[in-house]
Amino acid sequence: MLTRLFSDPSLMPEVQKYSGWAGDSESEDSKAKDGDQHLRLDEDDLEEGDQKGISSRAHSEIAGEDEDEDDGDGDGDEDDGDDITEGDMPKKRGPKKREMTQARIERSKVRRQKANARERTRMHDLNSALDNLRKVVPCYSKTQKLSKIETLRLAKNYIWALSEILRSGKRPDLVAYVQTLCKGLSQPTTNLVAGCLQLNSRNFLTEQCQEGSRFQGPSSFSMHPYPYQCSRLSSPQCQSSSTPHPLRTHGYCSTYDSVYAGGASPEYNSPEYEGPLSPPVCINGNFSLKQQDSVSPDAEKSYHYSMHYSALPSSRPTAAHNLVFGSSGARSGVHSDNVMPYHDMHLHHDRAPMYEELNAFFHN
DNA sequence: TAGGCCATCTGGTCCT
DNA sequence: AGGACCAGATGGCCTA
Repeated sequence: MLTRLFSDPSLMPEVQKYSGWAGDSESEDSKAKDGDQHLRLDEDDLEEGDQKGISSRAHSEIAGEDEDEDDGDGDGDEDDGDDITEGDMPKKRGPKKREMTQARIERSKVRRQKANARERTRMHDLNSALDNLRKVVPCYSKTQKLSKIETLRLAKNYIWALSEILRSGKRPDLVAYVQTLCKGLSQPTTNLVAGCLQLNSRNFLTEQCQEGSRFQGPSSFSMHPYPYQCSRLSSPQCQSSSTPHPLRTHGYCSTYDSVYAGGASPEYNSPEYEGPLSPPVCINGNFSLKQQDSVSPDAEKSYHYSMHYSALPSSRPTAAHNLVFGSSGARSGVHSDNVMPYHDMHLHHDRAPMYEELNAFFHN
């Protein structure tokens, strides 16, 4: 019967109403009160002549424990009250409700606590999986993580972009590539991704209007009127910044460059990354964690100011990669609103398997 | 202060 | 029956 009740969509509002009422018990005290609430539900139902709203939880909680609970009140709950009418009172259905004894309350409490613990670990597992995903999407910041939803969106776009590359066998257009990655992302995340990819704003602005994007990415990007320089501390490719900016020393370089630029083969012993390498964890082979774990806070900070990147083609002047990203840009006039703290941004250039495959395409 | 994001608790449902 | 999964509710934290 209960199954039928809950399979009937028309009854769900009632169910939700009651479950909502019985919910929100946080403390031990309130948890203990749950039983009382369920009992009250039943009583109310009796008064209303409608038991369909009784949560199955309430029933199972009460009825289910009747069988093994020896709390003294359990002699024959006779006939489930089927078709019993009491004057104008409605029929009673379902098992009789039992008073929540202290023992039952305790058992219920323990059961709930175990379920909560399981749920916590389940969510922790889910979050750690999400963290792993964050590390293999194009941009990764240790301190300012992408939100869950943005991580999933970016991952989806990334997969799609890579699939498209493999399918077409062509080197994608930078703008189209970025547009694809940023499709459906929030403005801050778009800034982050675009920043990671060192998209030149002018190219972006002009090309996005002209190009029938191969990837059919989003056609509207608001640009941030602030140039972010790729000024890697020790890389000549990224030292061209002449514009003072608090972030200028927080270099980041283009994933796109390292992936798609002709002749750019992955190098793992870049000036910024000289630590021992771990085997790739996945296709992107993120090996940053291992190092992060072993560095002092200062070293870690310094490490985060640098990039995990493979050498850019030396012929590519970074000055041409100045970035102008932003959300409401001219409207807000605040340049750092939607900008990642690039100093801790990690790029994923440690993706030898993928890069080799992609380079094979581009060098043929 | 509002809104976004997150962790946690909770009850319902499904599956083994 | 118990666990996994899910979604709603709630409160905390952070940022614009």
